[in-house]
Amino acid sequence: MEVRETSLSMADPMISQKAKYALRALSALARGDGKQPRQISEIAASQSIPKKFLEQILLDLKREGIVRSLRGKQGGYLLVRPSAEVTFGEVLRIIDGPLAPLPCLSITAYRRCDDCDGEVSCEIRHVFQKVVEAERAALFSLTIADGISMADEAVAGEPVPEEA
Amino acid sequence: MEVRETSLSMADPMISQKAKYALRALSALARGDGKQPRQISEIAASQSIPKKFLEQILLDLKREGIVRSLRGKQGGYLLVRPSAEVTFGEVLRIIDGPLAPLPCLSITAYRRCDDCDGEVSCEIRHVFQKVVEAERAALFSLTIADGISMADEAVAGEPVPEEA
DNA sequence: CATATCTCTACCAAGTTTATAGAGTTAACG
DNA sequence: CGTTAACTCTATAAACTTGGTAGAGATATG
Repeated sequence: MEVRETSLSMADPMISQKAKYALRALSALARGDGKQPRQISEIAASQSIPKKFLEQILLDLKREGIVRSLRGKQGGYLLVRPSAEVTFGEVLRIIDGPLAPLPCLSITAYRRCDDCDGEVSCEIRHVFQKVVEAERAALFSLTIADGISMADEAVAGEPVPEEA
Repeated sequence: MEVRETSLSMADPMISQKAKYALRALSALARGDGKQPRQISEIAASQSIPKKFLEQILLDLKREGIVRSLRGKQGGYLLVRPSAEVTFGEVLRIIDGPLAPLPCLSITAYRRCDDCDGEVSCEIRHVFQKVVEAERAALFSLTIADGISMADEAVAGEPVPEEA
């Protein structure tokens, strides 16, 4: 349909395209009135998300209780909880999997590092423990509603973007 | 050589195996006396890193001025700076690339998000800006020396690990 | 000149990501 | 009722990334 620049992919810590789509779709839902469902096609069009891909994403979010759906004509998706109660952390976990940078630091999918003899004596584990703590604190305190209000405030504070 | 359990790969935010190897190798170098070079083979053996892979990693670190090498017999690698001045952040950037979760938040490889109309109005950009700030603060304050001292303290504080 | 070491480039198998395809299910509406 | 607009589910595939291997070369020591 559209030609999309191929990724120039920038290694590991990037969130996936799928997660971006998920968060954008949730923002779109959050901007609705919360009563009337919004359709996959409508969201896909407004956010430039491939429709069939978005279908899968919304299904994932539904299975995890973030959104609910209504079928048939007049159907669509709705947030289950208010957007101020949906954190970026939980969405990322659903879409991209564990947040931890090492398997041995994951809360949801703990696993010993294959090559690491002792976790206590592992130099990098201790450091990444601190890193992931900082990360989690941010990810689980910031919500879809925060994203929206930060964006809206930024737009308000910057009127008439002039030519660069 | 050894059979390694195949990754059970846990999605995005994980640091790469290569970065783990790099950080472990640097820790190994840091534990040396800083005068006598340590050989690739020695480090590879002591840290269970595939030797040829470690060669590449050390070359990357050399190009970026983290380590230096001596060739020929008696050769090997040395840290350029004291381990207390080598941060996890800079090593990760060298090995895994940009730290930012979105291209439009990268300091070293800024790039507009293809699908994002306006950065100012992008809900997820504002949130991830906060997240990556927290992450960077941790990654650039913690050093190889910190990793070592944290590990050593943890080991000292936990004598005779009993059977679980 | 033999040998131990680092250096460089190319290659490749397996897995992941980002989709696309298409058949099925459900509810509203006339 | 039957048509249609929506969601649901499973399968498939191209492009890319990761983790690792191979092998020829360069250089210092003795």
